[in-house]
Amino acid sequence: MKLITRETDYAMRALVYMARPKNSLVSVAELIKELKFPRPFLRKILQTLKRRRVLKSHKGKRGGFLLARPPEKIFLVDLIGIFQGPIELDECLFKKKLCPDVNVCLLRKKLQKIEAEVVAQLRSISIGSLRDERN
Amino acid sequence: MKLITRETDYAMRALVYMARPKNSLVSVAELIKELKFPRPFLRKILQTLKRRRVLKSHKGKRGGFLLARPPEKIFLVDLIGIFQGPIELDECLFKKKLCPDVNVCLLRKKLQKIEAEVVAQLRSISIGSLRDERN
DNA sequence: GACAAATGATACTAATATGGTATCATTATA
DNA sequence: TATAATGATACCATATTAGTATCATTTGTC
Ligand code: FES
Ligand code: FES
Repeated sequence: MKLITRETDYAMRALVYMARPKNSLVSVAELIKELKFPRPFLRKILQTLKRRRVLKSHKGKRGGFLLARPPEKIFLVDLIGIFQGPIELDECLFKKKLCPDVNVCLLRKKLQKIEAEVVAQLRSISIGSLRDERN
Repeated sequence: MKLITRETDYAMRALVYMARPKNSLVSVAELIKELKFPRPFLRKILQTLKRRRVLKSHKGKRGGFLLARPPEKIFLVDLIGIFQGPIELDECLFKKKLCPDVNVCLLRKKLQKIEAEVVAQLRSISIGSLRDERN
């Protein structure tokens, strides 16, 4: 079972790389040179991040991407939300069918608790913190 | 993102249904009558549980399945292990490639912590506890 | 002993999610 | 105006999940 997919992971690492004091434009060419990700896949990922306002972009020659906000304010949980959908560990697989009572269901309550903890932990991980502790 | 798949969920509910004081044989016919799961799918699931020693079975006419141990000793985390493989939220997606140093990686440490918490919570959920709090 | 009702074993199929490519349009700069 | 970049979008490949189908084996009942 995976908590983060490859897409999320690529996104995260690209963002860590881009989290420079200067916050200048970084092109896909530069990123893949450094990170060795498949180019078109990374392109798609960055375009998604742009659409979701995590990155800004500049088109045309000498264009590229840059962070839309400080790396301390970009959290892993945001990236998971973008690439894997919202975390809903407690979602009931039975919905309308045989589900006894969603509000009373013990299993659901337990899973909700787990989810809350996971999200809290994930919120403590920012691109900034990951960059700072890179070795 | 799902913590438990449908297979795990079906297994869990079937086990809760079977967790009766008497622990007598229950046939697939009875289970699907009560739980409305797809018959061949449930059959496969129960056979897996048998193989993994969560259930015992009795073949032939009037046969069926019964719990191999008390419901208080069957945990959700066991079922996840059987149907979804071991929980490895912290698995590195880069392995040999660009992975800097598995032992130092901050992300990995954080994910390990999350995983430990999730597993601990999951261990507190047994078939017995789920049955007792059913409404 | 024959039949029926159950599980055992196993192979196959369908649907969905994930990982990744390919192509062409648009824009900015030199 | 050529070039180097992103924008948009459609497509393809692989893995996982969900489910079916079939036949063999066992066992209780008449
Ligand atoms: S069965 Fe639906 S919330 Fe528990
Ligand atoms: S990159 Fe491999 S453990 Fe962090």
